[in-house]
Formats: sequence, structure tokens, C-alpha cells
Amino acid sequence: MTTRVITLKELAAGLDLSITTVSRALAGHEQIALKTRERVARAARQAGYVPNTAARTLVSGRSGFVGLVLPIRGPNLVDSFLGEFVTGLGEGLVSHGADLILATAAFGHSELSVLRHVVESGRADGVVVTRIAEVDERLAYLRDRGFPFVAHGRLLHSDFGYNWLDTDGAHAFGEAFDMLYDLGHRHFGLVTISEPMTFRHLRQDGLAAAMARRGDPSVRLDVVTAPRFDHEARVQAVNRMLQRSDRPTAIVALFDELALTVMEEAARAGLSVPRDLSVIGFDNIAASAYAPPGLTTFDASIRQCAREIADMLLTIIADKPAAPLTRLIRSTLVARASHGPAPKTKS
Amino acid sequence: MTTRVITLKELAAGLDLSITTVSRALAGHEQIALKTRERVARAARQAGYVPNTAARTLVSGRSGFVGLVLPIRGPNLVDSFLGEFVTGLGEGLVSHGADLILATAAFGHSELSVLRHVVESGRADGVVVTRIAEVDERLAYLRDRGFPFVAHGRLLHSDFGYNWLDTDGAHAFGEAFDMLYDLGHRHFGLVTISEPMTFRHLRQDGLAAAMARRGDPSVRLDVVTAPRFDHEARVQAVNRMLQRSDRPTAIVALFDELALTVMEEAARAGLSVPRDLSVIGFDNIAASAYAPPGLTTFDASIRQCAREIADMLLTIIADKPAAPLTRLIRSTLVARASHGPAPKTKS
DNA sequence: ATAGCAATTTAAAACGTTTGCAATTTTGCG
DNA sequence: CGCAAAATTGCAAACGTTTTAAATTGCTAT
Repeated sequence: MTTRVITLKELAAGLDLSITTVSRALAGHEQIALKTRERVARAARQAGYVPNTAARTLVSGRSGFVGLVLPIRGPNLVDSFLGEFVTGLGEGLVSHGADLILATAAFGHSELSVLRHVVESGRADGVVVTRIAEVDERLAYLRDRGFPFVAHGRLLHSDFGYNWLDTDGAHAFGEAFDMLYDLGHRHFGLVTISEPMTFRHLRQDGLAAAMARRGDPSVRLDVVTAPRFDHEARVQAVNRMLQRSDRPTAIVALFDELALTVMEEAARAGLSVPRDLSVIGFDNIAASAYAPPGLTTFDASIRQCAREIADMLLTIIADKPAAPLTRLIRSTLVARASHGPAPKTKS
Repeated sequence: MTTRVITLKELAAGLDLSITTVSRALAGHEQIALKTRERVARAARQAGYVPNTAARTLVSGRSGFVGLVLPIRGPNLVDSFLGEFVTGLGEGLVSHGADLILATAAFGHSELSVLRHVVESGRADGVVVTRIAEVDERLAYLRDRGFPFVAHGRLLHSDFGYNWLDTDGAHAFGEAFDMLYDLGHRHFGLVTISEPMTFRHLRQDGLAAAMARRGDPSVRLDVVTAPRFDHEARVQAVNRMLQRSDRPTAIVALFDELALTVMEEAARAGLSVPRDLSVIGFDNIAASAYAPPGLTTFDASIRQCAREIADMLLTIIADKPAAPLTRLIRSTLVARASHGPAPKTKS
């Protein structure tokens, strides 16, 4: 069979109209007679005409694509939100007729160079940048280029405005502290990561701020740091905290994967969660519901965020608003069974 | 700052060469003097020249993209492999300089129409089709169009050759049966889905075949069917099997999500896994490792499969092989703690 | 010096669309 | 019926690249 793809020229020839008229008719220009527009629309539908993206992009300068750079982090590491994030983006984009380009940065290769390629090849009209680092060359590049983008996450301090959407990790960690404090906990542990991502500060600062608000000198916070992608090292770091003679009664982990490690190691050490130890995470990944006794965490609603990011980006592309668009999203507590009253036995 | 993107014309002007020469030099044509090629390469690198994708696609007919249609299944449903699958595809594509286009099919909209749009707009040089249905109009369409594609999964019977890669579910389910039989189980349950996907047959047939090979008349198999995306109905279906006076001693679920439901409901019914009931799944999703007591399952290595699919598709696009490419991948047993010897107490 | 040939470079067309401007047709009105 | 204005349609350029076919340059041998 192998029917060939039809072009505007062929469609126009069949209708005895010029390419111009057909193009305008399909675009719905008022200047084309309604009768003609209908006739063209019918013929196009009947012929299954689909405009060629490359040609359209070339002349209009708009590709109808939004780009996302996907870094390969290692042979067995998959970004745990990727599916949700991509689904949300797709959902947000499709309602405006846009699609997503996923440009992969091979393992060990610079994410920035892939980003530049996406931007400068004209493949995309805008990009989404995730996982903001303390010093993030991607944002600087995009700003310099004046290219539309939305960041998922924030810089800590920035000398320029940019569009971002972030989950309010500071608020969540404050809420976690307050809840645990009210349950009688006074000795806290924080498991954080060594990678220079901004969210580790935002969350830790939120915890510290809530602590400061209480002004209770008996409150104590121990912090332990693990590299993000090294499971071995993570287990060691967690055990460094768990095996101490005076271990915290409540551990807050920067995100669920760390919290799950805490729960696993706690179980291995014969500790009962939440009787001996309360654990709270962040993100609400799927496994958190299953890991016994059920991890208390905060739902970051990645999909919904991604959807909003898509909306923001499309607005920016279309309207070029003067002021940056920013959204701070509250994450909601998912109270499962990994937190409880502080154990009595401690001094 | 906002430096503009440089074009071939500008690059050529700066070098005092024609566009043609510069284009050929960058493409590495032998006919261009080596000295010129080097000079051009240096200037291009220095100027940060990136060829415009649209222009290149328009004239060459190759976009350098591979398409994947992402169906939105519902407000809270995310394809659990999507992240892994997309990562694998990206990994496979990037090594050949290709990228991925994710075209979303909005909730309730036809996946086929999105696929047609991707194909006929010339956005992609080939597509990946997942989740093959018993009667799959997408494959028929792609065959008719003669468009390069690779299916993840297979048709049951097909009157035409096509490229596919599939995990050998039949083998895995046979292996599951054999293992359970050797542990003394004689009464089996299968939890399957009502949606018309081919893999449900392949897996069930694999189980049935292994059963037949034993030729043991005392073996019994009960099958229960649940709709794929309706959690409520799934729970009911599982309980229909669990609450029977003579329930199976071993339940095989079509995939992990179903198996996890089985384990949850078993726990709720006061059954101990694996003492009272063995459960085996398929896929090895992240949660399976955490759900107590740890789900025994088969690792489908989605990421690796996706990577091979990308390789296959790029080969097909480049070489147009006469015979279809097909790969059947063995999944490996991940023996956790949800299976064990058959309980003695039964008649 | 020059014909002949290889090595190197270039002009121009093409890909399929959008769009500024001009041309044509239709309509309204005296 | 004639003319201006409005409505409708079309011509041709442009987008940035690849590629065919042709032109130019440099070299070798006479």
C-alpha cells in the first residue's frame, strides 16, 4: 500500500486553489471566504493532510516542541519521577497542541552541551530545566540566550529573574518538625545529600527555621550526609546515625529514597518504626506506600507540577510576559505509620 | 546578551567560502580539501555553530527523531515503566545522535490519530509502539504506510512480518509454575486482566503449557480477571479468589501491581505469605522489593529492552533490512520471600 | 607556454510551508 | 451601467539546509 504523504501543493491543485489560499484557509484566516474555508477543510480532512513540521518550523520559527534534557546518571539509576514528570508535561503540552522532545545527555556527558544543542538547533521553542544546582550553568546560559524556560526548583540567591515552579520543601520540613515536636520528640536527625542541589538547603533551612521558632534549647539536631547515588555509602551514613548510643528519636530524610533506607536499616538493627524511631520522608514515591510500616511523607505531586510547568512555559512562549512567572506549591502531608510519639525511655 | 544563532550563510561569509563548501566540509566530505575541512571545523566550533534541525530535516527527509506516543490513561495513572522505558530509549538513541519525541494522546483521545500525526507530519523517522493489543490498528497502519517501527510486545497471530522485541513471558510463567510445583503446590491461581492486550495470553499460555508438560491430573488452576486500571474492581477480584473455602495455595499474577494487591489483601485476610500462600509477580517494579515480605517476581529489564529497541529501530531506519528484526528476551527470576512450600494442611 | 586532467569549490534548485503585498473578483451605490 | 470599495485570492520571497551539476583552480607533462 504505502500511500505517500500529501503536501499543500497537491491539496491546492486538487481544489484548484493556490497554496496560499489553502494555507490560509486551514489556518482559519477570516480573509478567506467561509465557503472556501469549509471546502478546504473538508478536502484536507478527507485527504488526511498533515502539515510538514519541518517546513512549518523553518518558516515560522516555531517548532511546537518543548525540550527536556534527560541525563543518564548510571547504568542502573533511573530518575524516580521521570515517568510522572513526563506524563504531567505531556498532559500540559497536549492541550495546547505542543509536544515534548527528550534529549538525552549520555552518561558522563555535559548536560549543558545537550541543552545548547536543543536550543540552538531550533528544535524547541522553550525548555524545562529540572534539579537546580547551587551554581547552575544551565540557567545562566538560558538567561544569556534569552531563551524561554521554566525551572523546576529554584536558585538560592539569584541576581536575575527567571521563571520557576517549586514545591515548598521548607514549609513541609517545618511542618514535619512541628508535628514531631508535638509528639514529644526533642532529638532529631536529618539525612541529607552531598550533591550541591539547592533543594537540600531549602528543606534543611525550613527545618532549622521551625526549630528556631520553638526556641526550645533542649531540641537537638544531628545531620548526616550521604552521596546521592551511591547506595553503599548511603547505608553507611544512615548507620552512622542509627548506631550511636544516643541516636535521634525522629529522623527526617531529604527524600523518600533516603527515608526508605533509614527504615530498612532500622529494621535490620532491630529498631521498631515508629515505636523506637519516627521516620519522615518527602516526595511520596510509590514504594513508600508499601515499605512497612508505611512511610509518612509529603506528596510533591510531581505530575501536577509538571503540568503547570508546561502551562507556564507555553504562556511564556506565546506572550513573553515582562515579569517572571513563579509558583510555590504546597506539598501535602501523607500521614502513614512511620511516625509516632517519642519513646519514653530516653533521659 | 542574547547572542543570535549563527547560520551556515554567516559562517560561510566569515570564512570567505560558499555555503556549499562549508556544508560539505562539516559533513566531512573527502572532496573538500583537508585543510579547508579543518579550517571550517575550527571556525564552526569557535562560533558555536549548530545546524538548524528544521532546514536539515526539510531537505534531507530525515529528522533524527524517533517517536513514542504516550497515552494519558487517567488523572492518577502513570505507566509504571515509563521512566525506565524512556531512559532506555534515550540511552539507545543518543549513541547514534538521535533523540526522542514524546507525543501525548490526551485522555480519551485516540492513540492512533496521534501516531498518524507523528508519522505524517514528518517529525520522526521511526516510532516505537508499546502495549500491543490483540487487534492492534497501530501496527496495521504502520505496515500500510511502510513506516519504520519496532513493537514492544507481539501480536498473537499475524499475517505480516514486523519488527518486535518482547520479554518471554511465556517462559517466565512456565518457570514460575515449575518452581511452585516442585515446592508441592497443586492448586494454582492466576490473576489476569480483562483488557485485550496480547501479553495476557502469552503469559497465561506459558503457564498452561508448563502445566500440561507435567501431565499431573491433580493440578488445578483457577483464573480470576480484573480490569487493569480500576483498583476497586481489582481488589474485589482478588478477594473473590482469596475468600473461597478452597483457595489456591499459590497465586501467580500477570504483573507486579496485581501481585502487590494480592499480598495486601492476603495480609488483610490474615493470611501469611508465603506460609499460607505463595505469590509471584512479573516485571520487578520498585515497590516489589519493599512490599513485605518481598515479592518474588521476574525482572523484565525494561530499560535494557528499550535500549535494544532503540538500536533495532535505528538499524531499520538506516539499513532497511529485508527481513523483520525480532528479539525475545528472557526475564530473570528475582527470588524474594513471597514464595515457599505448599502448606501441608490442605486435603 | 599550454593542453589535459584531477582536485577543489560554487551556483542554483529543492524541500514544504508561511506571509507581505499585489492582483483579481465581487459588491454596493449613484 | 460604471466606478470605487470591499472581499477574496494569488504571486513570490523567505526560512536554512543538502545536493546535483557545473565551474574554477592547480598541477603535470609535453
